[in-house]
Amino acid sequence: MPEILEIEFYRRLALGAIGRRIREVDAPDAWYLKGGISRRIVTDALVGNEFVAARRIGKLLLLDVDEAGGGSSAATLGLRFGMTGVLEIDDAVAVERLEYASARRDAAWYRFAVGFDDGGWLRVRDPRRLGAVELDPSEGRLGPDAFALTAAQLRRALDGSGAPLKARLMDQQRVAGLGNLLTDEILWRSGLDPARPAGSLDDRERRRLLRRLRQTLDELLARGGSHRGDLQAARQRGAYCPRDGTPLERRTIGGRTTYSCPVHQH
DNA sequence: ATTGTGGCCTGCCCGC
DNA sequence: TGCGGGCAGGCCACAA
Repeated sequence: MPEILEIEFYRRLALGAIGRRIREVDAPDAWYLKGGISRRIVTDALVGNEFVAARRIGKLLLLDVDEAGGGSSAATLGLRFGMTGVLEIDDAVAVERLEYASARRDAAWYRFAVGFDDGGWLRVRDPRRLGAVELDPSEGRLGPDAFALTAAQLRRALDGSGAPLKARLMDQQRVAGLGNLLTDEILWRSGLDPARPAGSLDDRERRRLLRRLRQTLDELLARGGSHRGDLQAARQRGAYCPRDGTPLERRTIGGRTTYSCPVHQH
């Protein structure tokens, strides 16, 4: 599923949509439009304008819209990809293989599209319809982006909380961008039990967590995605810890299926 | 406020 | 071969 790494790939792909005059909007799935907007409202906000920037906060992709030829930022198109959403631009795909999602390009799965004067298209393909299109999404509701997370911000996200460590890390209002696979991988690499109360980490453990978090994001970005983790291959029933060979534990933590090693994660 | 739970959505995979 | 049930998880509404 798309987590922060995949959305970063989407953002880089979306740079190719900047500066092209928008001719039309195709929003065949009204359900996909969120925040009280309609086809008409999105069309009015985009047509005749152009994208001027592609930003990302956590898993939220933000495309700033402006009048073609300059002016002040008129609106921001927000794209969320849920679990199976894929971004395409001019038939190029940012991520070839999306975990848990089909690679087929069924016409019925195209939920939203922006057509440019030059004949090209920006498209969102999402079989499961868990993604969303918004206008001017409230960016303030998201916590600091995981790529830029500081020690103080991590401390603030965890301290004083009795919730499971994993749940806090996945809370997008505390830290933006981490999903289920990445969080399992980070905690596995950190040697920390996902069920530990978030506030129970001492300074040393929190430093280690931040170091592993950064390392994991950098490494898996270079490898090509959140499904390229060392734990990932073993993320199935009856599998063993790739580090020490112990049978992995499978639990539900924070409402999500969680794999962890009962020996080296404390 | 914090934390937990259920539901949304639908393709896919397994077992019968 | 077809079919039903379980599963996947990002996000949000809701409850305690």
